Amino acid sequence: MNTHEKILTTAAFLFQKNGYHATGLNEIIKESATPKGSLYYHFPNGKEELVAATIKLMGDKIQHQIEEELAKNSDPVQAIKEFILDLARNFYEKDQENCFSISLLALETVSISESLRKTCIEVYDLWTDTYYQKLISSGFSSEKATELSLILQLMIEGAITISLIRNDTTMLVAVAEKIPILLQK
Amino acid sequence: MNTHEKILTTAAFLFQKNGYHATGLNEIIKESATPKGSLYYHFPNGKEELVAATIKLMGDKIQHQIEEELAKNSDPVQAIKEFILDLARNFYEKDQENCFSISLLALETVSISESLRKTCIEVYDLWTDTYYQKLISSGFSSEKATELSLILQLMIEGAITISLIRNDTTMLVAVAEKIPILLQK
DNA sequence: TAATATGTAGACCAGTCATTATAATTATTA
DNA sequence: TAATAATTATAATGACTGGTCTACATATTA
Repeated sequence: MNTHEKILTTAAFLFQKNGYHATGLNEIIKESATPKGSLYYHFPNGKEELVAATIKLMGDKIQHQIEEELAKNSDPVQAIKEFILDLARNFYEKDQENCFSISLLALETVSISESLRKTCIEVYDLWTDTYYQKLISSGFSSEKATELSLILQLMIEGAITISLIRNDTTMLVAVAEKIPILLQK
Repeated sequence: MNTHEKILTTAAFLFQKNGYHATGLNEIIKESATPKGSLYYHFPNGKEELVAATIKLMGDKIQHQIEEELAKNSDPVQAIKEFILDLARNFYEKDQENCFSISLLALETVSISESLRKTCIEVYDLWTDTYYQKLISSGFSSEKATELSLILQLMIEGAITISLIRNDTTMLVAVAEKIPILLQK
């Protein structure tokens, strides 16, 4: 892993876990064992450029993971339910591979800059579209799929948020159980 | 309004809007026009004591507002739906009276201190219980009411979060429309 | 090899942070 | 009114922040 990647993955982990303001550049360079000069060489516009890059990185990575999980089951109800139960199962392994929420970052960006906020919205749109495609490919109408994919996005992000705050996966499981009634045609 | 209250309400507004780390004590004393000495006189343990007090304050205030709104309609489906639509209607008036979410603060507290996290959980429990009481008083079983009040809490907080990030109330309205199907017996 | 781009290394800067210390003021009570 | 408590008002503190700067090392190319 080169310096650029090391900085990016470390930053992604810390930003996602502790948020933008609670994560210092010094913490990032210490954790990634890279000098400050390198950080500003690879991200000349500093913290904001770095966090924008990590949001995009996480957005893409998570989208692929969602896609992968949903592909395991042709039935969308079962696929999405299993995906959420999987989130619950892996919840307590808090490593780089197990972050499926950018809520903290996204909420912070609202009062940081419009461009960062926009970056977060694009990530949410990307994830929502992944659910949308699954629903479409299972015969849902475009209208229904649009509405339901947004609700799915909301419930999953909400369940992760509450699980993080409570440090307890009950709500993830509860949402998983609600998927059938939510997706009834 | 005395100094104590002035500090508290200003802090509540700023913490809720910008989060814990993005809100400086200097900003609070400037905005509330109170000297720093007073802040540390009324809140000797500084920022953390202050934010704990604001979380409790907001928790209670919002609980009463929820109760009030829900009381306007005997039918729980209609009551909750109208409550959410009301949130959407008042969404763009971002003053002290119009904050119904502590998601940003709550997510931040996870990596600040256990005691702050606990304070947030108590607030969530308080709100959830308000929905629970409404459902119980409308004939829902205790089991059903427990499950549904948690889901309601999740969906409302989630919808506010997404509305804040998108600066757009579409998801609040969408969730309001989903209430009937969600609360079907 | 010489010259040039690419990247690394860390000291340094001005500003801000939460907090503390201390003085001055106001209110309360004897 | 005198004495004491309660509160306000700032200045100062050390730690830390994001960002800049320049020297140095390592590649790449001529």
